[in-house]
Amino acid sequence: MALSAQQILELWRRVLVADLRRDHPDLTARQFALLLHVYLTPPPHTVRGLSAALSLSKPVITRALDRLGRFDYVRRKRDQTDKRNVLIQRTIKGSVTLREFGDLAAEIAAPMQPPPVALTPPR
Amino acid sequence: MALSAQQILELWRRVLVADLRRDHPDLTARQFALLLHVYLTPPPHTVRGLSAALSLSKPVITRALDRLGRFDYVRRKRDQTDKRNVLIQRTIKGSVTLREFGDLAAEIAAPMQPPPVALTPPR
DNA sequence: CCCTACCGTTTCGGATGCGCAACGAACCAT
DNA sequence: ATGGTTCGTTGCGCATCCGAAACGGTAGGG
Repeated sequence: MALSAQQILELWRRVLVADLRRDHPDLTARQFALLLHVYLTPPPHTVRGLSAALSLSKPVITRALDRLGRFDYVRRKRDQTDKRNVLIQRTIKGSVTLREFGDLAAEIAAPMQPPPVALTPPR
Repeated sequence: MALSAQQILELWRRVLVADLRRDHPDLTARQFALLLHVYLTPPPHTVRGLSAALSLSKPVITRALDRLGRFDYVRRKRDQTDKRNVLIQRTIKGSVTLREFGDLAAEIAAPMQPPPVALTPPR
């Protein structure tokens, strides 16, 4: 995946702008990173583990889970083998939402020119 | 740029997670989209124009500019030919910040495998 | 049994964001 | 001049975020 910094910035811009138009809940960068992490890395996921993996404090994780849970993007479940732990589980709605975002981004990436030869066109 | 939805999600995750660790100001998705838009699309940029381009209300643009301006990521300048307008200008610091983000993302994208053949490894 | 360690949550004060509506300043046509 | 239009900003009330510290519940060693 040879992508120049310039290309990625442009891709990022288009995806963000396109995503703004959709009316799903407005997630923080942190919340979105958390959502991606839960769905793209192998379980089990605990608050402590997520806190370490994302370099975020535990309260931040707890609150992000509150919010993601309200939208049914993730679910909490007590670990029955160690009742101190909380296991974060995926949901159908969360999968669908991420899937849509991925498809949107892929559609935007597809028609983009591989190497933008001239960065600064002559004025 | 043939990127699968799966690949982009993974790329997005890694970049977001890596970006969380850096200590720059925590920008909203909207604020970051605005920042990217100002730097990647040709000027001039006005509040009204940005509002239309990003599908955000004018107050949202104004407040985002307040915040971006506080970090010196952008600057406001009255349009002298039509003093109702405000022109949004780029800054050195903003360029550097975006450049760093782009480089970070490019470094993360580089070692990623082009086609992850098996999406769900057998358990 | 305790006592300690660990886990996730909650509380507190303060900062920031939003939508909606109203606002002052600048422009423009008549 | 003057009335209407367009520009960006601000005020209001409410929701949400944050960091730091304290909290209750669970686990595990001695």
